[in-house]
Amino acid sequence: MTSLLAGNRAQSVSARPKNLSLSNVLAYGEHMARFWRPGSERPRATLVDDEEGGVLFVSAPPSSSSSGFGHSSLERQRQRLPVFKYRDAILYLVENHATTIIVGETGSGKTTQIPQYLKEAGWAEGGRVVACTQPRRLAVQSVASRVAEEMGVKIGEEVGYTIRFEDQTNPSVTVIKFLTDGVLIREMMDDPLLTKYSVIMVDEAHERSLSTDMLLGLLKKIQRRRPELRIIISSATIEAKSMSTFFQARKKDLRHAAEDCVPSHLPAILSVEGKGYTVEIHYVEEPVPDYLQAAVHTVLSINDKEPAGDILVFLTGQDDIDAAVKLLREDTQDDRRRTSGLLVLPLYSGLSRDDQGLVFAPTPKGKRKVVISTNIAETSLTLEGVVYVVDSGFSKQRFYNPISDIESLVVTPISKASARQRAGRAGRIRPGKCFRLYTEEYFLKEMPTEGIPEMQRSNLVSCVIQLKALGIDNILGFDWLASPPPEAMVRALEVLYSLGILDEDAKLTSPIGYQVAEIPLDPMISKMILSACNFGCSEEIITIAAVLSVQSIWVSMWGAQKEFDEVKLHFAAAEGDHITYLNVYKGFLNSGKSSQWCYKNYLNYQAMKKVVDVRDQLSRLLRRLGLALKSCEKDTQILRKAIIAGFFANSCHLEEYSHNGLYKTVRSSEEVYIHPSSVLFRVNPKWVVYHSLVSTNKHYMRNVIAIDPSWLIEAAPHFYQLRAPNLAPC
DNA sequence: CCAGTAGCA
Repeated sequence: MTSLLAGNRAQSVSARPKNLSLSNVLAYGEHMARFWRPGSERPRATLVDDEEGGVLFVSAPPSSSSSGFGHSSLERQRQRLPVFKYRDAILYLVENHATTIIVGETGSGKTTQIPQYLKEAGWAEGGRVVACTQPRRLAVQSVASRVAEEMGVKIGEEVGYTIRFEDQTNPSVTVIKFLTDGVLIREMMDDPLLTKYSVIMVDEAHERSLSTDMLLGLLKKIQRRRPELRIIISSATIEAKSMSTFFQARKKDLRHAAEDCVPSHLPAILSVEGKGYTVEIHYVEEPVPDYLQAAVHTVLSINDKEPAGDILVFLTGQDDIDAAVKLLREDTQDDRRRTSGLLVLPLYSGLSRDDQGLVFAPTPKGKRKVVISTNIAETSLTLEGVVYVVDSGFSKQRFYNPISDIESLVVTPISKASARQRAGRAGRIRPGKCFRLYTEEYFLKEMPTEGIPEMQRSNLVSCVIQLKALGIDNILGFDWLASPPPEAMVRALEVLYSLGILDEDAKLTSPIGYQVAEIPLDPMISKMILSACNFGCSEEIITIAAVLSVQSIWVSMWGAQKEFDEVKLHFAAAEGDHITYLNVYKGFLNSGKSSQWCYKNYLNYQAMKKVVDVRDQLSRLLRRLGLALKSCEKDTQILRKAIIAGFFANSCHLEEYSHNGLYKTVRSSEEVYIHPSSVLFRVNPKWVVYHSLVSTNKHYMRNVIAIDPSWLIEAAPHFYQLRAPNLAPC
């Protein structure tokens, strides 16, 4: 057990990426407190041309001593942030370049400070707005309130934010606006050129989320029509180079521009150091056969040998994590002396709010906290107090096979960028250590530098419909930051065509296609809702749509499986999960939206509140689209027909003589099973339609309804015409 | 004989 650590070779490595190499020293004046303003003389910086891409680099100026008297402590804190030294350089680059790429790790202060610098320099004057996008809602809210505090204003006035369900802005006074990148894409539907924004900063671009990639592609298009727009891309990794190449204006466009036109079409790159402490990296000498065992041993070993400090372990999923937690807690009982000081806590998104909260509680005196987490702690949540990180080298990732149209969750080796990010989590309060459960040779020679962008491993129907709604007809020719496989694009077009959302020329149909684009949900759900309006069951269907759009309304279970199943029986409907959800929602309303009631019924209260929110928004949206809200009063056949209108492609029939619940999809004869969480698990009706497939060991259908196969032909004759002979009577 | 990486509109 202890040999594992002894076998680790220690190597001192900074967890943060090195600064970009082409550096010159900025010769700075002493007047750090003064702002550089557009139109004034440029800061005395040395700018260097990169021969490869014509990229400009600005190097790190010597650190300045703040003159700081007369400032509030908040102001002094702002000046101590690493990014402060680069204020003039950033403002200069933004003034002179259409696109500026800022490479900076966590703690550099770029997210909170740069929007303020831009405002101070006048970019928010004359009714213009500085925007800053984030991939996550929580980040939008917390960054916005921090900036409002620093500026001494109330949130929703000069500084505001917009996320779904919450618009905390005031159009006449808001000058700095934080929003999710998804919201900004939605805003383009009303204002395609985003005319009110003078600068748009896209933060966390290295995460390469679906909507960030899409936004960057769209912004590049906008830039051609709005030369005065400035774009800042902020990224934690040196992927900057490919971003820079992407944003470089094409030669054709440059011909008309003067050589030294302002702004330059050559993107600028600036590197800002972070505030993280050095993290010592340890590798194993031999590959480990079982990362779960290795992780547990490493934790015990750290507890034995290393001084106080919390431990963060990265595993892949709930299964792994629960198993590891169990092992460590058992060990606590076996061997009181050694591990009695360990407080072992799981962390993943499926946990209830309360359980997630436990990991943020301060560690009791004399205890050492061990948090066993999924990727959620890599980007979404930050744990203070972590000094040791154990990195399994794996995470679960979603992959999409456009041929079979199936998404699967696969345990996948992480990238070097992720490994570095994970290690960095150990260096937030003081120098830390990271124990990698893979060899150094593997890290250096085999681990991929960057992960595969989400765009290249996803189903693209939502993407395609949004681009269509923005009037981009040539999807295959769209200038993507990373092109998705053409098969995936073709598949998305096919699916949208079969739903009647696109016509033969791949144009949005009227009114269905345009209405679907207006609804901020998966197109199959939107189609289901629109059909429900015709069937006269929209009241019920928007409830179902709302439930399907939250993670899971059931509370994640530990031991009480049997009681849980019994409670669920209360609500269970023979027709399937969707109808069951209606019963749950009704019960929730009858209870007066009580959290106690949720607790008793193994329901996630937060999730139920979100269901109510989403449902409200959908009913407002339907009213705006002039569609009727009607109830079908318990006619579950009509309800299921409306569901089928969106999900007819997901039909399956039970294999004859199947004793283990084997189904085959009608479309492609894939072998699938009903997910154990479904109320139809073990009920196994002859014909079913599922909402989604999750593919782990097997293909599991989640959210299933029982149907009559004749409804399929009725709903989608074009889709089932050729297959009709296969639809045996039931 | 049985289970959900993360996240957004």
